[in-house]
Amino acid sequence: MAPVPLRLATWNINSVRLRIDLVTRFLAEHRPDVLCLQEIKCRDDQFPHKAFAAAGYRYRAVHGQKGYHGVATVSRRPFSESFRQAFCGKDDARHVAVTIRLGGQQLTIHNTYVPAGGDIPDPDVNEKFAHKLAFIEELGAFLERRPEDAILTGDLNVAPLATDVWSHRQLLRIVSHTPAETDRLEVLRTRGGWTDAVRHFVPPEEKLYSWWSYRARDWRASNRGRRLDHIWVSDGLVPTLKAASIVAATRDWPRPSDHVPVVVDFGRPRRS
DNA sequence: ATGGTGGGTAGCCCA
Repeated sequence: MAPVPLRLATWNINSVRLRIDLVTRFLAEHRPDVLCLQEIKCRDDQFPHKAFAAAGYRYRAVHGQKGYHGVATVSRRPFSESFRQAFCGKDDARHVAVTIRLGGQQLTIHNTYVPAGGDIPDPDVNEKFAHKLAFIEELGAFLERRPEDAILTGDLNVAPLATDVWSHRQLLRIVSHTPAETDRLEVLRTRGGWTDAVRHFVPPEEKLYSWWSYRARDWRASNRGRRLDHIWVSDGLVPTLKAASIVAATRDWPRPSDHVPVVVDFGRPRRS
């Protein structure tokens, strides 16, 4: 069978320098065409370019920062344009976009790291939570102004559905699953005309996670996960969706990230 | 109800 035209993966790596061997293993085993990384936690000049080049990922757009945050998109296929967008008047490294060709059309991939939001889910007493809510609103407004086919991916730090957390009832007041966040993300999703590519294949009754805390004795046994990492596609791309998966196996690799990769396969665009 | 474990980095910041 011919390979799909595009395989896209997203992974919050929690330090790309510390975990470069896990990344290259993932690239070798799953061969995504494009990998979007978040929390690279290094400056642009510290990014491990050589390891990606050796793995065949010639094209790289890095938006790094010392110590915190940082995103990078690496690709085996050429991308023509890349830019970084700032949000909320901060110079946090939380976004990088690249434009690639899928079939005959141009496609912009927005790799995004939404603020985690701190512990207290009250914007009046917790500036980090206020920042998170404002960031989601500003991201939505920014994406609405962009007409081309697009993918919104990354660590959105929100588990939107009741089945995106291990206990809906117990997490309603925990940052990442509060109505203030899930409502805003849903507004962004519907106004922007986005489809959740993973939920396109997995029914909403089924529990699905992409993150498990480090603070569990046995992450698999307790299984208190959340689905924080997403791949969303604009309307024009929905007919090209072929498959989606979450690579939970990486959570058992040595010195793992607390997040695992999310992968989506795209087929050839339908003729119109 | 609490604290539990990981990053980056040199003081505690953050997830």
